[in-house]
Amino acid sequence: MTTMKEIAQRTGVSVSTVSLVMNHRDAGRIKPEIAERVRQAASQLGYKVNPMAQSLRTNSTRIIGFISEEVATTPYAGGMILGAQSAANRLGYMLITVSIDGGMDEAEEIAALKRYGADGFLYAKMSNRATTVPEQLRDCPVVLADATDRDGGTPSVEPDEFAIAHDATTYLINAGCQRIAYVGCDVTDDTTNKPIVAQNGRLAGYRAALQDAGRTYDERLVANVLNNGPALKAVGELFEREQPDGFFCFNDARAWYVYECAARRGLAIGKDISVVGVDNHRVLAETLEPQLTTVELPHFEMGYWAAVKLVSLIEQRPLDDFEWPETTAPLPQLDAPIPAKIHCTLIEKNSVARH
Amino acid sequence: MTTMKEIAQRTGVSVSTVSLVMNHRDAGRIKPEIAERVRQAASQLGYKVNPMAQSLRTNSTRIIGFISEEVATTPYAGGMILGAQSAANRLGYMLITVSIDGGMDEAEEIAALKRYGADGFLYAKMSNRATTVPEQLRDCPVVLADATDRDGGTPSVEPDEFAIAHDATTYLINAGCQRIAYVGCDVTDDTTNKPIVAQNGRLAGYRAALQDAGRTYDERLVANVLNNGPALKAVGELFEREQPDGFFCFNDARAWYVYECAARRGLAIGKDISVVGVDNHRVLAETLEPQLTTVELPHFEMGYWAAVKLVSLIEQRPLDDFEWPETTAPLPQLDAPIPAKIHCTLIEKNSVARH
DNA sequence: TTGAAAGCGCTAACAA
DNA sequence: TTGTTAGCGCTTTCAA
Repeated sequence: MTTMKEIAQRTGVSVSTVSLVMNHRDAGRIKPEIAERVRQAASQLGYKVNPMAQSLRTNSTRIIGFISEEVATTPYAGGMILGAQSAANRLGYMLITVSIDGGMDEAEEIAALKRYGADGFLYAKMSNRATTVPEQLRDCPVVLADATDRDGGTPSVEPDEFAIAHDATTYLINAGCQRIAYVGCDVTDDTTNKPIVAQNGRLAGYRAALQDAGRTYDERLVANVLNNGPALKAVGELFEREQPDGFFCFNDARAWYVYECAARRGLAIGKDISVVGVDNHRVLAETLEPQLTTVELPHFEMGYWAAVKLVSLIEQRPLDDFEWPETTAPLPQLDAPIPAKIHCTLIEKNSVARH
Repeated sequence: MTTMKEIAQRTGVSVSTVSLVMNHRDAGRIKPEIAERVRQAASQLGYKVNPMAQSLRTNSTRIIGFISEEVATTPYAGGMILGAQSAANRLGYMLITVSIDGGMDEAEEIAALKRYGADGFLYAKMSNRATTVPEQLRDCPVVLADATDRDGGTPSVEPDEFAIAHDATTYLINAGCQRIAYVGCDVTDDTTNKPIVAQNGRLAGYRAALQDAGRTYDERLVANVLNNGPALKAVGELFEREQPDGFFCFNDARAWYVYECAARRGLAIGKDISVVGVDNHRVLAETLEPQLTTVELPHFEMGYWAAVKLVSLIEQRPLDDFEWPETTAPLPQLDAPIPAKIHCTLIEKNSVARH
């Protein structure tokens, strides 16, 4: 690793001069000709700044800690990490990801991250749950991803659950479905004992879309389920009782129950019934392609934008200083997604700041 | 953040003394009484070493870089990360994970990791592919995870593909199946154009288990497939042509095709036919529970052991210095996995060094 | 048995 | 316009 000292020696200047040049703080302070010589030497020697030394001096590491609770257990959460990593790279930051699934001790992990000098933190959940920011993070820059702050004080980037459901339901309406069911998620918030944010928003979007089309919402067409056997049973009953011809499913695990029930009854997807799912898990979405129509959750984008917001917080620069490129997830695109705009919202102090 | 200086002042000793004590190098050099006072002050002030300063001095960061290509696109790869993180924590290391899926530039990411001073690297793939270690990593400690080194010079931790398949097939034999099919994976190595390592090993294990039970291997019972429509079609043909009553599936995506076909033919899993899958994706395994019998891939363990091996390399200590605890993945355990021992192997210089 | 001092690579205030 | 100097928190000789 080349050091500034070596560049200084080679160029015949002092280390401070090199430092100034390498940090682009030479305008008007260093003779352009010298600056140029320094830059040349640097690139010749392949100089890269030593982040350790730099941060020892400046107390800023350009490290972002990414804390997530369900990455290992929720497939395709990876998209969110990828987005955050991508933005961090672009902005000259390093992303350090820690999972606190299972056995991991959250406090311990956060402490380690702090010891390594993280400048700020991304705190990510899955399925947009109400979340309390851990005590240790209270005095640091923090942005939530796919989560909603219980106290409303911390900015968050969330999917636009309402729009997702509205789009999906409208798609089924336009496809000519007469009896559209919603297969939702029965998971409740540990604290409030109310349905998780995503379920709330999607149910509302489903309802609104029906009403916007002049239909009446009928709760008998709604089945909120958990997993496996009981879920399969509930969906089966929905089939028998209501004979829906369209299904909007909370995620693709739920979509699978519909598939299973349809297959057992000899009904063909895309012919006898239509199914739209949200690709929380995406494996099924890929496997069932192209029978399953999908609304893609903008995981990549959420990660990306959350990281950008966090950097704006860290560097105390207004958000508008940053480009918000038309990022696209580098994940395999599904064949037949609903051609909807990306629904993703930055929420700050309880108000939507940027779409 | 408390520094050694503060401890020194409070205790009335010098920083060097504190350093010695904090690094457990005080035996016979520092009066035990003084050492004790230092330790007390340290814990009172909640002293934590500053890794930046430490590594600036020592040229060792206790950072491990985890490079993986398909984490974002393969659900439950997270288990491997979790395992590596868990081992790293235990051994006082920090894991920095970078994904090089999609748009990411591998060389760039590795360079960043090196700049941050990573002491060594974990290089992970999915489904045990033949892999060439990137040039930049040649002169660093590296361990492969769920991958096989093409050149055989780099240690790797891999699933015991043969045993996995042997177990699964034997399970089906013991369950009384007469015609056991293998639904394999048709992906080939980019370079050699041969099937990926996992496919090879599993096919061999399937074959051996049949022969061990005194049966003959019949290649008409084997369908190696890719995805979606064509896969479904191929499995459908297998059903019609051979009428198998047992299926060993390369992963749960493949298991799903069997499910779909069975459902369409009115066959019940666990009654008319038996299915065993490997939980590469696991979402399906969880969703289909408990109908699908599963051989769990030891992702967590591979990550854990790979990290341990890497640390032994970094610190140039023999592997036996480290405990190899009976680690268990903190992931939700499947309900009905095949009660098999964990199949996971450390391969070094083309020979199995540790099971 | 302990401490003083130098230095890892970098930044920043101050001097020249 | 440039260089000198001090110091971030730590480790490590070397001297006492």
